[in-house]
Amino acid sequence: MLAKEFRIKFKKDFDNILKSRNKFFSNNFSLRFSQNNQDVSKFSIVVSAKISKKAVIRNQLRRRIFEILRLEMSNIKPGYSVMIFPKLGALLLDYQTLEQEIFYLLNKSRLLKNETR
RNA sequence: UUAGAUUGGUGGAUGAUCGCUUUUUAUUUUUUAUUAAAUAGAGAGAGGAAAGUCCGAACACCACGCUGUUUCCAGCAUUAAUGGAGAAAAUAGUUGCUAACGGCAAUCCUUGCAGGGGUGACUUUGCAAGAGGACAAGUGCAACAGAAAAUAUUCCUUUCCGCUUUGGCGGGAUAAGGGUGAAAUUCUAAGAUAAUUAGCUUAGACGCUCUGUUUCAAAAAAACAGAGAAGGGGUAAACUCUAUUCGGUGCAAAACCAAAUUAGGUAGGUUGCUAGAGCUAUUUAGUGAUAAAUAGCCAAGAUAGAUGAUCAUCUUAAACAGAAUUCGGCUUACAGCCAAUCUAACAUU
RNA sequence: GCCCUCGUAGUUCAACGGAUAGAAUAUGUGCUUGCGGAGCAUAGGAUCCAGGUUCGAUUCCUGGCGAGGGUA
Repeated sequence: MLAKEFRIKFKKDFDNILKSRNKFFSNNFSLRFSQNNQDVSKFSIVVSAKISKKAVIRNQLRRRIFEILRLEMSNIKPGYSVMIFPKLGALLLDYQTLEQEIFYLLNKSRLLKNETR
């Protein structure tokens, strides 16, 4: 789990992200972000009830993604607010492939400091 | 011993690396302020159902002059004040427990299953289930079949009289038997009748209502006795009647502080927010639910939402599954293990 | 979090508590046509699940499951 300062807190921030046009997609995720004028990047993960009706499964998926982001934190550019939406297929993935997809998405949206093309 | 059913309990462990929320200690920096921040250490961190949101309460606010009972009509006017009527909804054997409940306990009754007794109707014991007031106040409903399904009344059989072309026809009597259906008018005796006989008359039994006595922890039921009324099929998860209960909104309630921007009280923040109808143990009272006393204990509190991720080992990704104001229930989901009871099979004595 | 509504053929809808659950459309087969379409005939196909009340339940009651909507 990420610490409080790296999580998006206010409704205003969510609205800003949803208004912005920065959208990127992979097979099992979609990602949206906008710039904020702060020193750190902030994250939020939204798991819809459509993905699973059970709260345990949704929580597990959310925690795994947060864990991946935490380990990548030093490599991410500061000053952005990012939302990640898993799709239905993300339930079937194991931890390794989740990690690869998240890394691919961040790279594609140019949020990483060391870009690899 | 094995298998199954029911009830109760439990609801992965250990280690490594990296984290999150919260409480607290130390050090450093900082502030008008023990204010705020950083680093390090220590402690705590989902459930038996946290779920469904099906009931009940606590608590908060809103509406209401007061009492009765937070509906209505009258009543009362702060040393005050009781009569009548009743919409919608909910509940329903009886007694008790509880803050309260549609929950729980005990018990009665009914139904089902099993064993014993009996030719049999039935009776008795055990277990299980039951939304279990009233159809003897009124109204409605009952396909098909059947004569007839409720102000109705002979299809067949039986029997008497008349007629007869001996095939039957007409008019009575008859509820003993048959047949239909899920269901067919409570039972008995006497009279009326040529005779037998549901309807008519009289008397009684069963059942109903009320009263008394016995039994019982208590009440109901039951048994016995007395009185009364009426004429008695089913159905109220049909209308309805009887008795009882009942204001509305839900912690995103609500209170406080408070930018941009004077106000309003918006953004945002703090409180509400975890010491409680609390948990554990013992004793006492009670058939029991439960209550009382004594002793000990403090056990998540997040806020777009912490309680985790990866790896290894054990015995297998352990089953169902994630607190959101808080409790009491109900319902639904649930692998493995442990205990008790019951059932079946096998083995031994 | 709280509140409300609805589940019937593949689809859109019917059906007083009475039993063969109906209609349109779609699907299959046949007829028609040189072939196809249209048309005609015919066949199969459903009450979300589990209990209960009742002689009898799509209908009444209870509990699940699923779908949709509202509100802050």
